[in-house]
Amino acid sequence: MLAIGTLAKRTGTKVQTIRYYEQIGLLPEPGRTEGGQRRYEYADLDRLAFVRHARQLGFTLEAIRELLDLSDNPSRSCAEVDLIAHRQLKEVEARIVRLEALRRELKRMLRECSRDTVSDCRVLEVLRDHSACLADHGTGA
Amino acid sequence: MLAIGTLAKRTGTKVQTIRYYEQIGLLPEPGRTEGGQRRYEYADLDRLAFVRHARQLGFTLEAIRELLDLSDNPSRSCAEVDLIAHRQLKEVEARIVRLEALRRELKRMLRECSRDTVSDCRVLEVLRDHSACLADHGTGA
DNA sequence: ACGAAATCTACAACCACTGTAGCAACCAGG
DNA sequence: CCTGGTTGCTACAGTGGTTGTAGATTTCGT
Repeated sequence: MLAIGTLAKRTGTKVQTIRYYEQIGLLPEPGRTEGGQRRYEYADLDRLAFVRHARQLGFTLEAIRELLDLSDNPSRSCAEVDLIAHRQLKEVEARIVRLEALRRELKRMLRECSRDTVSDCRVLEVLRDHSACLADHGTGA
Repeated sequence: MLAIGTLAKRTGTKVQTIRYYEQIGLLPEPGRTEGGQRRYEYADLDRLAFVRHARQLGFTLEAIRELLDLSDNPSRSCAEVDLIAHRQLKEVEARIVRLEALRRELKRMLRECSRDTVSDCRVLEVLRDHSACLADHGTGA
């Protein structure tokens, strides 16, 4: 039987975050002490560790919910799990491509910025005039 | 004199976003028609384009506010601008490093997932057991 | 039995928007 | 000049994924 703070420490999660996960139905409602405090089983620790690890891998809570559903129904096809992970990989790769374009552009801006005052600043100039941009960074983050 | 919708179209911004920028003081309050509609100068178009471009490069609105302040005071040192851009570059590079670790881990998971049912699924196994992770992906996004 | 630490609920704030409802204004065609 | 479709207005709520706060209660070690 674990208190919420213990669970938090062992998984590197904030206490409020655990309560939030419970609230949105990602973690089951645990038992309570007579005084009303949550007491967790070790299975809850595993489940939370799963969630945190998936979050670290960039999965959204919605994707994690799907993964947990699949995990709770072990007879279903691995292909569904594979699909979710694959989708996630594509998203990660797309983000990398975009960030690399940003890095190129920022580096170029900085390389060319060697003047003394803001009025000659290449960085601001590039920001003012998109057409001075080499990188084809799209919209969104 | 430009209506808000025109400004939106020319900069690829949602109308609400422009009003939001005004609300948080990133754009100046424009003049109004007798009926109360916003009418913009071309200078506002430039300023908004600057903001949007900087956003595309991943700068936070706070950083953009700083850049705009510097831009409004052309006698100040370019070094300050340089610092902000440099900070941004570091952040982008840190994000890339993390995302590349995630990509490695996701690829590895997918490579090893070739079973039929969820009970044998390598993806879920890796998610359940962090120690099976090769990549040293840290916390946070 | 005492006091410090942890936990409780309920709610607000964060970032950077995006969407909604219900109304008013604007502009082009007839 | 009138009409009606488009655009704009304000005010507010919602998104995702937490994090922080206030004020009360409970638990645990000594």
